[in-house]
Amino acid sequence: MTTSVIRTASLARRERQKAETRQAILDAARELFVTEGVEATTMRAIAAKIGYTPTAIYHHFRDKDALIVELCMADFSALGQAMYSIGRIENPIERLRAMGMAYTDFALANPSQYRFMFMTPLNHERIDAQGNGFKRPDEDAYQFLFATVQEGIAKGLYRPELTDPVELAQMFWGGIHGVIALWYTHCHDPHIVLNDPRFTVRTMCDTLITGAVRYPR
Amino acid sequence: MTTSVIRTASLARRERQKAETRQAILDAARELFVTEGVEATTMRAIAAKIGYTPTAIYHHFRDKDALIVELCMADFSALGQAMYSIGRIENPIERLRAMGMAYTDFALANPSQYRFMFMTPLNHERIDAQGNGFKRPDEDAYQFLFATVQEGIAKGLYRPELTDPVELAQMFWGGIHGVIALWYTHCHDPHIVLNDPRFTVRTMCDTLITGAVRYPR
DNA sequence: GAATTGACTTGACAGCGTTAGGTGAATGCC
DNA sequence: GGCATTCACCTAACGCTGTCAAGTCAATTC
Repeated sequence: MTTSVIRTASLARRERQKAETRQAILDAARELFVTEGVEATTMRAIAAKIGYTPTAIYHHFRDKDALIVELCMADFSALGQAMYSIGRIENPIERLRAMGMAYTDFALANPSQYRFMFMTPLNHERIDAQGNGFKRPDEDAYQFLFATVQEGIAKGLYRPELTDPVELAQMFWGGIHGVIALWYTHCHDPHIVLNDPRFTVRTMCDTLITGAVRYPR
Repeated sequence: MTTSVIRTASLARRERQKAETRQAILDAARELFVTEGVEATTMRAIAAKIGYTPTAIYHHFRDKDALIVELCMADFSALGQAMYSIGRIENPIERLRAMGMAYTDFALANPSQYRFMFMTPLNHERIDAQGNGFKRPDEDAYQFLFATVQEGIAKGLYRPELTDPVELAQMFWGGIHGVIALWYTHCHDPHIVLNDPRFTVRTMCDTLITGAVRYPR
């Protein structure tokens, strides 16, 4: 009895310590990824930041990609949360508009994460290669968008020629993503002046909706 | 007289040979960048492909970034050419639509180049850091877009609230770029099904124009 | 015919992600 | 209480990368 209590208690403590180290690695990696960039961050730098040797990280993560993917999955969940947090707006057109702005707020509030999530080539292959289950949290956000578009079609809110929810969803997502992506690639470009992406996304949403709905205004 | 002829002739041959080697490096690098990816291509691989040692490349290019930038600048010129090649369409709205499709054709015909030009973070900083003059050829394509949008505003073709050419240009560019960028990041994603980006860009152009012009239809 | 140029090579450097094998304290078991 | 085991972490190294100082050697110059 007593021994088993001690056993489980000490076992729990050991696992808690291991989890703490694991979390310390994740925290250090996150900060370095944000400040230095993902590619520029070395395993040695992450380890040094928390007072371990580089090889210690390999006891908690298979390789650097696994570390990246773990952080990225958390970001996709956060984006899904941000999407859901706008609540249930009855009109699917207005819900779409709110989703666009919530997506933009997330993208601009988490630059490093957003760039890594949607602007890093081969990123999704990397995630799938790690085989972290079959369901990815970013599907949630996409399904939310898709369902909203589909509902609008079903209710006859869009122009009659716009019948494909895949195309509409890709258009809305792409439109907003493109404005944000251009901002991130060109905001420090002295040759091309860009407006605040928040304003441009607002105009994008308004223009797309005006152009896509059956009865504008 | 004769000596100076010989001198200039041999000097010319030497320079021609050097230029040939330089071009061989560029060709080998281009092919490897396209097939293997920019990051995965090593200086050693480029050198081996043309039968030189890696250090030979450093006699023609300051470093790997300079090699990348040289190829990238050529791609920006090609994009500018593709834009100009659509010719002078009188109606600035229809010219905008044609530019969108020409841009998309270029982006889909040159995947590796496009991804490197507009989807690689820090790419423009890299170009400017190399200090290849002050004028970049990609400004041409942007100026072409900007002028077309500005002309439409001046002619009163857009809705009265759309008065900022910077915002309109960024919206059109971003909208098309976003569809292409999503295609490139997700076309091999088994979880999210996307349509042919050419169709989606067409819908994007139509919807944006319908939503932005003063008198739709 | 000696001196000079310059395209290219040799051999190395520091740093990267990663791994085989070892250490030593905490734990399990008699 | 004492031996065996576990395992989080370390030491030392591997092969790889971009890059460079110094050397080679044929073509050119004077």
